[in-house]
Amino acid sequence: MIIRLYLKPVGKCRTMADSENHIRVRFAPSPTGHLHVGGARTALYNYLYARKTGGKFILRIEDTDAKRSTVESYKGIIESMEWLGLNWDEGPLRGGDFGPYTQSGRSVLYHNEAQKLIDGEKAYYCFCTPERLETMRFEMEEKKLPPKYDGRCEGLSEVEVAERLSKGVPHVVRFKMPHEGSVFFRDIVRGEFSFENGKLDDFVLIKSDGRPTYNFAVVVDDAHMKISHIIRGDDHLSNTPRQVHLYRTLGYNMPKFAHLPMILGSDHSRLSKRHGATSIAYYRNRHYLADGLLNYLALLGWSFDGKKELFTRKALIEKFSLKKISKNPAIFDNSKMEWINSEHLKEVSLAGKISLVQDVLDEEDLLPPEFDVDITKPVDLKIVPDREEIKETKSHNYKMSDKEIERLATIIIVLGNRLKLLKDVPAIIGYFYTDDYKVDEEAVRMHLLRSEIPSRMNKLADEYQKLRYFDRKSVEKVLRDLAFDLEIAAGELIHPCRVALTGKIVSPDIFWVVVLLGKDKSVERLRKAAKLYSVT
RNA sequence: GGCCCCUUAGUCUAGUGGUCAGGACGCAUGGUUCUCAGCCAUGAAUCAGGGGUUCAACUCCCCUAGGGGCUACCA
Repeated sequence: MIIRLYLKPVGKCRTMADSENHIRVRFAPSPTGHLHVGGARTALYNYLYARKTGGKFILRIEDTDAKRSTVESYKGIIESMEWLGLNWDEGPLRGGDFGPYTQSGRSVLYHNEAQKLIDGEKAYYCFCTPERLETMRFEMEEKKLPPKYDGRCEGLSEVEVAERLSKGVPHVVRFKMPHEGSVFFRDIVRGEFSFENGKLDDFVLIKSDGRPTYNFAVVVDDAHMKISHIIRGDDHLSNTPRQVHLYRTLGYNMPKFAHLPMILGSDHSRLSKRHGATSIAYYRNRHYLADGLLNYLALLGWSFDGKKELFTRKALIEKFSLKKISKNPAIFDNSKMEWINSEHLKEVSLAGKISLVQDVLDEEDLLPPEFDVDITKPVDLKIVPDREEIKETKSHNYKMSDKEIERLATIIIVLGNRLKLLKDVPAIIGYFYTDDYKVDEEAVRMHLLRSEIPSRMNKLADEYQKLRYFDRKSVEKVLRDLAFDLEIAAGELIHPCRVALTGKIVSPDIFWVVVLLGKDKSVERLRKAAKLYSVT
């Protein structure tokens, strides 16, 4: 026998209090729409990286576009972030040492920084009108030249500038881009980049409404908030050279960059409203599990070992690594997302499921139930979960009695993994709570519209009526005995019975359905079906 | 138009200068069963194309194509 001694590899030596402890990342959405899956994925990676490294996760709202920013979007983003459980350490509602965390509240800072650039002759005022810029751009395109600002206002004398300023001529502040040389930077997922300065133009720093542009505000804020790693969408890769210039000339410390591949719609185009489900709120309203969504989103652009795909939030934090981020854009695949969601739902405790399902029933007005059912006492399952546990999870509008909870618990157990998505709850168990359930015409045609069926249904109803103990075992025996007497296969009774009781062609175990519907309701529906379909 | 990025089955991905190119969703087939789901088993399906370099390329280089991004007083 060989005995091997495994020595735990000694982890990479990390000096305490080294740079690892200064990791600060941020998610910086602009409140111009809902939080969509792409943004959520970016937020997630930032969150994961912060949690993994013990760093700080900051939320900053980039509302520099006065026209497009709305408070509704702002609120929606916050709500979605909270629902996802992407808890930020600093930001709106939380505060922090580097606030305010909304750009509209930091204008003094931007102006001070812009002034420094102007004083150092690294930026200048520009009085060109939008009209002039447009014609200029048009002309340049005509000449097949890259459309860049021509630098006209750069040559303005101090006196001219002062004069126009005092007259209140609308103006912007532009960055003075060097014409020679190039910028270099390194990206954690893409590698090294070098970019010719000549390709860049004198972009605007401060708009004529006094607000900073995105490219200026991000840099100022990231630097002032001491952001160490900028993890953001790939769409900003081309902006990075401009920003690197700003870091350099303002004398800021350069952060590390990690540009994430984009998430695209099924037609390979940028994700937008027309792709339907793109907002986090959409999934929330449909009762998807936040952890399931997060798990799926994590996989869009990142993988652990190519094999393991199901992760709890904790596991995600543990396994996440910027180095394993892929370069290629990913397409959002709803069916896989739903699969992952169902896998997460499988892992939810019974008490948790009861609470979740109750929530959906509640919302669909299926509570309180239209009829009471007393399931025969010894139900062969003794699984009544702790009431306290259920209460803990959520506070519901309708308080279910112990009896009702017990029935719901049994329904959920009987459903088993047929319950994949919570949004389907009304469709798969609605008939347990209301008489107003949808009846599948096709199912009726297949199993009820035959002359011999009504009498069979009535006979079955009679037998059930007589039954003293309405438990699963007895209910099954009665049906099978009846089939035997009638000299037909049990299925000949089972299928019509299912349709009569549920209006559907598929359901959980039919005998459990009978029990959970209760004697009265089962007999009633059986008779009703017999009556309804007797005259053809 | 200019510049930048990306390219392994329908989709998300693993992967190495020599592999039967691995996993997952989805799809198909069979088994279990009262239906469905599940579970088990099986199967179809991939290195965008073309040139190099090399004994050998999916892997390295170049070109082409396709997709995406930036080129705004949007972010």
